[in-house]
Amino acid sequence: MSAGNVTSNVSKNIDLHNNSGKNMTIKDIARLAGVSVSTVSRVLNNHPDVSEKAKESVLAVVEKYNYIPNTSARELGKASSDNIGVVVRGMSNPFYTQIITAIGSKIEKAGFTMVMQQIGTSDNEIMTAAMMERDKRLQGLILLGGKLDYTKEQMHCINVPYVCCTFSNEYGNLDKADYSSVCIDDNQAAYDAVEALYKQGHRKIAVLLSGADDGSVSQVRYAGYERALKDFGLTLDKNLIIEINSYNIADAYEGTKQWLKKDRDFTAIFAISDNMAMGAMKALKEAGKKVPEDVALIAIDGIEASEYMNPVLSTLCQPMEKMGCEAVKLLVDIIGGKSHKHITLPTTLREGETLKS
Amino acid sequence: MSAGNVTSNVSKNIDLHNNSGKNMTIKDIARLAGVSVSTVSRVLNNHPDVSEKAKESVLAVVEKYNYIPNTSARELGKASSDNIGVVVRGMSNPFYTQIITAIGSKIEKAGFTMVMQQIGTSDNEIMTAAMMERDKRLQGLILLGGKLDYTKEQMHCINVPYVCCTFSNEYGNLDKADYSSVCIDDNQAAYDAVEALYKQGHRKIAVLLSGADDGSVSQVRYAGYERALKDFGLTLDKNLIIEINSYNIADAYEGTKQWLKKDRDFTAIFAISDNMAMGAMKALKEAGKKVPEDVALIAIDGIEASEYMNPVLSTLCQPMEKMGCEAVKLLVDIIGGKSHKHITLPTTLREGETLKS
DNA sequence: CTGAAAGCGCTAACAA
DNA sequence: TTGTTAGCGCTTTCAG
Repeated sequence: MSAGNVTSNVSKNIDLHNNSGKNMTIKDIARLAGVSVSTVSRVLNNHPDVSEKAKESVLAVVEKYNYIPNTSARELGKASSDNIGVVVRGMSNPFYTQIITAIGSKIEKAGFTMVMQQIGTSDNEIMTAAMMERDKRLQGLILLGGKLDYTKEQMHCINVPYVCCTFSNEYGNLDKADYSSVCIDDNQAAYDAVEALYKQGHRKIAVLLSGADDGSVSQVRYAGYERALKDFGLTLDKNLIIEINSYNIADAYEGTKQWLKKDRDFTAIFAISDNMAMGAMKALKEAGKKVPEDVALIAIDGIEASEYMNPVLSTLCQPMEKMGCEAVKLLVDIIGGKSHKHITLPTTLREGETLKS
Repeated sequence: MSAGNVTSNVSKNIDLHNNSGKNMTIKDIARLAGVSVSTVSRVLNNHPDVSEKAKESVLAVVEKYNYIPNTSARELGKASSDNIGVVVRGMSNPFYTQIITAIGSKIEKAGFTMVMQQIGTSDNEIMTAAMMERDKRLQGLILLGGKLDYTKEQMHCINVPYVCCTFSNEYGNLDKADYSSVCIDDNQAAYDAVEALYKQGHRKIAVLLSGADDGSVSQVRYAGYERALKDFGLTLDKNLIIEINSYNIADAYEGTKQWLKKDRDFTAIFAISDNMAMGAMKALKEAGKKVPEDVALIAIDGIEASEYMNPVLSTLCQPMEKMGCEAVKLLVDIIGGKSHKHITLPTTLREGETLKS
């Protein structure tokens, strides 16, 4: 039997069994619409050279059978794409939400398509990025919240330009000319935080951090803390370091709670992140310490939640939206042929209510 | 020239240009390892029938050239998969984080692979799910935080079994036998919340919600609020409804703030979600209302953040981990041939500090 | 144990 | 404007 003749039969037949089993392919649509697969492909991709008639009949069949093309096959068949990959470290980290929104709309505006992948804190973002690059034929990559110690060897599997957003490569050996970055000066932000406390008269300033030398942003901010102490003529007291080996609010709470039991002599805490400060606040409250009357508190980040704490957290805010926009702009420029760049954005102090009593 | 003979030349050649351009394919690896593509495929997929020798040489080349297979092609080539799709509505909704973790490990344990996709609040989860089904050749789907009004027509494009997690189909027309669900009894939870307030002596109970008839969980919980009022002989007062048309903390704050200006007569607020309660608390604080002395507050959800508020939020906690596990169990059973089921899980009251004064 | 070859579903020349 | 056809990179029979 010739394909053409049985079309209506097939049509009826399939109609009855519509969606009853496996998914339709572009071939099915072509057959049912009485055109070739390339024509179907053309209308699906909005190519200009298609007759109204063909377009209509294809669309009708697509509609009727609820056809949805297979993206894998699509991506495979295409020689290139306009995809920009975004890999985000830390599922549901509130800090990234605003940045992602900014990145998304900016990518759209630039005429690219964003394909984002969120990964767990312990997953490997480089591998994820490398896979995305291949699967999605990326033109470029934005890494959100990665590590500070990438090595050239590690990044070898990435062959498209990438920009690090919210972090840089202080502890790695990457060549500045091989990647871009947008971030705040974390060391300086920590310095500013300590300075704010110092100006309020505090001399015994504890620090709540993840690790003092864990190669993460915690280490950079801790370095800023140290530098500030030195500048202000304060001596570093190991007893005033609260190290919790994570960025969790629960761990910050527990860690601070345990530390408070040691009854150290202090009047203020600098937490390296808003989230951790929130954990600390609860511990302080339970220990009967009033914030800011008994203990002043300041952090870095400026996430939305910390604005809803009672008292409102004093913190150095990162310019999240701006960061996202700059990251995209940078990447698009690089894709367009310009060279890599490194941007440092300023933070702004949110006064809040945990600083001054 | 025969391929075999030039291998070492090619190897050297490519070595020099390693990663200098496009990505390697399985063919390149095969050539460099001196085996066929099928052998490479076998070692990459841990098939048993490969000689140690072949395995080693392939792995060596893979290692050396940092080869990463193309997932799209892989998925395409495979006739089936052991993938279970999870589509999550609402990026970085803290409420889902714990559930996702539970789902992930449970899927792993069941011998399946989780492939997750997060979408924005305004995106279409059905379409996302349908595309995943095709691209990833899913065996089943878990929908996290979807809408309550799916229709049969909409779900037509999904041909694998799916389970709705944290919500059900109260406002749609789905056949109970065609899908599964795991959720709490939202109506009852709202009822319980109001009852808790009532038992504390409150008679003028305001409700903070997204919409009273928006077809979302807000509506269900509002219905529970109404039912409770009726049961307790309280009259519904439209003036005590704070409607904000979103689930945002910022909108809840702003909405409550505006509402408070009207100076309504009330002694308690039932917020339909923890997040919204957090916004309300700030508004109350700024209006000089003490919680719980002046105004009692209770919500539903039990997210981590609300435990760190000051005062700690009183709320009806959803059994997040349990929900995730049950969802997977259900789905795996269905994939295994069993029929669809609908599970309702109980909530537990977190006393907190905003209920009793 | 290994290789050749036929797809998977789609895109993109190339002809017609 | 259309259809034919050769890939995209991988998996998987089926022989050997």
